[in-house]
Amino acid sequence: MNIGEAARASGMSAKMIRHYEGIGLIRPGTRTFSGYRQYAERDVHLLRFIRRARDLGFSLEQIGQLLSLWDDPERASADVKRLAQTHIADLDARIAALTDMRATLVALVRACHGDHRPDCPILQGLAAPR
Amino acid sequence: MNIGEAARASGMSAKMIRHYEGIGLIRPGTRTFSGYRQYAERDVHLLRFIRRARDLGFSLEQIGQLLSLWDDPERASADVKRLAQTHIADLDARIAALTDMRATLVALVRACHGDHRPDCPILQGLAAPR
DNA sequence: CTTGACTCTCCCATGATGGGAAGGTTTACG
DNA sequence: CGTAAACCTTCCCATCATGGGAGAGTCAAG
Repeated sequence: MNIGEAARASGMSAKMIRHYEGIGLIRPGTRTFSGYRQYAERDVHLLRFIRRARDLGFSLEQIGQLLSLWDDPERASADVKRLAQTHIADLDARIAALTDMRATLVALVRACHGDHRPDCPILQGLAAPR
Repeated sequence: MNIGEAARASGMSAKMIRHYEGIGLIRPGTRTFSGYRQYAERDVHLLRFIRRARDLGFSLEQIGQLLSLWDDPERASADVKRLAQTHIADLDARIAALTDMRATLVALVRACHGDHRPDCPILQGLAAPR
């Protein structure tokens, strides 16, 4: 299977697959005589694993750690769990930050009449210390 | 006032101020004979405006639009409000995406006993299509 | 006059991805 | 068999907002 087909099968772009290989997230696999990368079903499995981890917001570095654990029959599930919990805490922090921004903005927007006049509490709120 | 003091007074780094000038977000101001940038109180005001807008998650491009409106005595507050509402919608989308990730992860983590054994529903969940 | 704290510009790095150029390969069709 | 389309290769550059650091110039205090 060529890279395009592997990309379609795993739901990512060929660019991404090459990039993942370039940064060492996945190993360089076999090539045809003319230099085309070749992928088998198990490679697609791996790529799908990566894609799902990305869908859950894991960084490529974290995914590297997840892949090590995935490969390791001696792993402790506690290690995987710890990684996931760290990531949840990270998500929580980001959600909280965005939610705070949202609340402040909503308050400003609510105070703004939003008509043709220049008077605007949103700009005032940005201009003045809170 | 030199750039370092302006940076401290506005809560951003000197690097950022130079960068904002470089991309045209703020105008190049006066310089001393030897080339040092000089800032006055009103410049610090502007920088603080930018900083607060960034704290609310506006992109530098959006901040450029906000600054235009800020400068324009003929502005309609409706334009400001629209910009803010667009940004709120953007925040909502990001919050929703992160919240979805979080929920999925929490479910996986809850299923994982997290001990010394290799058996791990988190890895299984990443490996199998959902 | 030296030292240390500033400032200047310029280039490079981040993280994850896309765009595109210039060139080689494979496939399908007439 | 020839050619065109659809692939593939590597390499470089762009994004977004920011930081790091080199190498050089400036300023103030001791």
